[in-house]
Amino acid sequence: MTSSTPGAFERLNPAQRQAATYGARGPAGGFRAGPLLIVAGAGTGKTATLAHRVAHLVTQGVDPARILMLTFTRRAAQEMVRRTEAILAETAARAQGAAAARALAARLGWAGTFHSIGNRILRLYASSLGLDPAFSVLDRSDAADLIDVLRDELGLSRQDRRFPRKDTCLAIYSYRVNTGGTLARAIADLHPWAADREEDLRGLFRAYVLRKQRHHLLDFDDLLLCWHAMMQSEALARDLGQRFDHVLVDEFQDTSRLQGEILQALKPDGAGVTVVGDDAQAIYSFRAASVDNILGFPERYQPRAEVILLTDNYRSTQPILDAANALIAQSERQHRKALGGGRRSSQQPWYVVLDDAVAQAVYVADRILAARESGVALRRNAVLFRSSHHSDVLEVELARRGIPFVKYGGLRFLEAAHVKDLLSVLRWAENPRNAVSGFRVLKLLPGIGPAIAQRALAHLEACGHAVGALAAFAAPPTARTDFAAFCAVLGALADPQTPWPGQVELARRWYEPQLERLYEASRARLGDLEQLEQLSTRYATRERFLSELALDPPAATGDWSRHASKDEDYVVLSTIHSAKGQEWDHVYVLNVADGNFPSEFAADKPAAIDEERRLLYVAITRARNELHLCAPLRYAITQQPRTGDAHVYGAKSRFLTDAVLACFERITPPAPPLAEVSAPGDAPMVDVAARLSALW
DNA sequence: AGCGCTGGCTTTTTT
DNA sequence: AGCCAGCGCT
Repeated sequence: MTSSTPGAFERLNPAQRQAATYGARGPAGGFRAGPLLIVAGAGTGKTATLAHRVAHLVTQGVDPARILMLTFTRRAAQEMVRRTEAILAETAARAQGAAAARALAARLGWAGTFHSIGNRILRLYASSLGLDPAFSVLDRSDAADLIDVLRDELGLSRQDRRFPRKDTCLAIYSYRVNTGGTLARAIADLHPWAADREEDLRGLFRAYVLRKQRHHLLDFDDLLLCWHAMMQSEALARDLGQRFDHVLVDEFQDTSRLQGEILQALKPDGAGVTVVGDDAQAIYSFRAASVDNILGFPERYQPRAEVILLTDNYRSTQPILDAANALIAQSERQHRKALGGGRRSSQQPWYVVLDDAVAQAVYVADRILAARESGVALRRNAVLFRSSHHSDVLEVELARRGIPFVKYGGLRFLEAAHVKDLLSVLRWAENPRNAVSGFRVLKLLPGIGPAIAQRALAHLEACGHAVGALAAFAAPPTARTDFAAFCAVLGALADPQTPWPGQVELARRWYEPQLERLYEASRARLGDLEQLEQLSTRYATRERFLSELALDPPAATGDWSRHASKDEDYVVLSTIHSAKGQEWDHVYVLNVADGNFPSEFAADKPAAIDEERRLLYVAITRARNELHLCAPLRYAITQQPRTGDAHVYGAKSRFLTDAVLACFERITPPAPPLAEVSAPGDAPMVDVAARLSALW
């Protein structure tokens, strides 16, 4: 330890400290560090180490505004900044005073996902790139809608044989772009059955790219692609690279090849580059994540990058780590490393064999309530699952018992039709060329369908996208009044003189009657729109609101309303993907049975099976004190009508070999009494006696 | 021609 | 809860 490394760093173990302080002051006075790879196992204090590293850089004189932090989610970025601030408050404050420390922390502005940082950089350099700085960001469903329109225009949807649906097309497109491979490869990896549609898909994607360019639209991939393209210009790459002295990348195992190349171009010699990750937790190959980025990182530089391993686990009990180690030992291709140093405990994790999904839900709810009795707050419990709908039965059970919960992953607030409707109005006003939004909005008007909407958009384009000209479009007589009213609203929103505060309300006022006409349960949906309006007040401009919302939507249903009352207690329900990087005292993993876990979609692909195993590994290593793997013997099959009750008998998950099961205590809780699992509490009571007497 | 309703079918995971 | 095809109505 140097004398300039103050007290906060004594909490770190030697490996963490080495990682946090790696580098030295150069002759010119700046703090220099060659490329550094930190391989951090689950629960080994990765975030703490990174935060200490950033704090160390700052106390060594690096300007916080010249530190770029790339993380996987914006939440992770905020967490990093928060913890760095806390350490700075301790260290920098001692040397320079509290006010100076706060001023330094406030300059930590460049932290976010590759996509959100890309968004900022592209707007910054728009004029050098031939981009309109007011481009719109298409979120995934917008992009899929555009694909759908083009698929129709090209006549691909009306063919004898079925053409891949819009989401499938977009997935193939995105995978290809992110892997940098051929289209044939992308199709083969994702949807081999569509192999013979390669030429049609190519034509579709060509049209997709042209249309986006014509309308000044960038989808998620474009934020990376354009950034990547920008980095091919030596001058621009140098200019951008010189803005940052240090670049830190979190969750590096889940970055794509495209992202890896951007990083490489940003700092070709690796100066100031720190990446952190764990190949055992790579779970995003479907999104074209490339484990090669982390495995090949050291050799990419001359001399090789420094590698520091963190294996001391501070999160879990050792029996939980034993189970995790036994599981991951089955993987063939990996950096062998075992997690150690866990807290002592004589309690093994549980392997819970249950009759069916209902018994599983009852078990989890029982245990959570029992834990609360003994003082474990609800929010220290998490229930994790492979796919979003696995928690359906549990959600009903929790609601029935009045146990509050928040669910992460799965259907998002922003994907709800009514939220997209309202946002589309604002997006169209922001960028009148945004035909995706315009198309969606126009179809909301009674009497206007796809054909008329298309014509109205063509009219608008012919008028040079002047919003005022839309009113001159000859709408069909049945739609005329509503159309005129809408044009007035759009005109007001698009007028630069109209202040941003109040715009969401204006749009909502117009939209509410449409909502009531179009949706059955408009009550609940109305509440969502009010939340949206509430949220919009936190953003300074419409552009910020729209693009940040697309890039960083609220992660959980109910997330926004909770924001106000942070101390409220609730159980966390989450997909395992969304649980990454987090930890809880008690963790329940649902449906650990073959077919669900591993997913049936991974069936005959060894690489996919490996990834499923890592996914289970991620789930297990979220647990601090208690871990329950739940294995229902019987579960409802997925492909059937909602009311169907067809079941299959699930085989034991292939991951639970004898060696793994030896790390668990197997229990078979008694079946719950029938009364406990009867009708959900919200179901209306049926007064049987009254019915019977009414017959007469 | 084109709007809008109905009913059957389908959903891994996410920036 | 949405997507998509099919169909009746304007």
